Amino acid sequence: MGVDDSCNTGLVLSLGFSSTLQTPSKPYNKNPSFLKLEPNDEPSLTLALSGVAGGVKPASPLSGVSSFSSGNKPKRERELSSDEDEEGTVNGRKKLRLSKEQSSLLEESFKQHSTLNPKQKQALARQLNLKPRQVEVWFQNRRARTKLKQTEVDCEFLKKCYETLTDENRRLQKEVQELKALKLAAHPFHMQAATLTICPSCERTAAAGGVSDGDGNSKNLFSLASKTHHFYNNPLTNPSAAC
DNA sequence: AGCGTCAAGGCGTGCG
DNA sequence: CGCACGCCTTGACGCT
Repeated sequence: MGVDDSCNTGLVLSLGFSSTLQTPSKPYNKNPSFLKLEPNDEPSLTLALSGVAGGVKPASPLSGVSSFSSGNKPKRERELSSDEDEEGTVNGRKKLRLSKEQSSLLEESFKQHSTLNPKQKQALARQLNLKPRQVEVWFQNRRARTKLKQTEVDCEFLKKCYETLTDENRRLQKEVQELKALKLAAHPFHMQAATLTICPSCERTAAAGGVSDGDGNSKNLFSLASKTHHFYNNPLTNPSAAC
């Protein structure tokens, strides 16, 4: 889905990602849709509490499961986000691990809207028994992950475009050579003055240097050249159309 | 030990 | 000016 979508966006190869990768510089309520959730864009519900086999923590699901501070929990489950409070945490930066339930709820919420307004944040924090700041951070990191993923998809897409264009270029070079040979065969004596150029706008072969002054032979040549370039109108082979 | 993941810190920026 | 955000980085942790 991702790649196809990119194709349909009309992303222009030479101009970077502007059409697909909108840089999310606006606040949440301005462009809520820049981050598309890919179907396979799994949140990485890490096995939560590692100390426990299987990572499943019994007891209260959302009530501070992973994080928070009970004395006998593994040290990584201690809370102390940012602030001072907590007892045991020596200044150290904790490592809060969100529980499966917390993660999945956050994920659900993220699917509905990738950004939060203050009220939503508060509500979610209450619901998850987390600090609003933690919810905010989670969303920020989640957006970053999504963007990274999208960047990777776009990168793959551009690689394919590059390969297509490279092939196309090779083909065209070859064709130019053939046309030159053809022209040489038709006008062996004028070859020094004759040069084939390709009009960048119409992509057709034209003569430069005054080879032919309008006689029939040269016209035949040009029509032949034009014929050989019909693929430019073919959406399947036109690189820009493919991209 | 090295690496990947992820929550959180810090900083710059745009906007009302 | 404060707020929310994005981006980059840091540090804790798990895995191999």
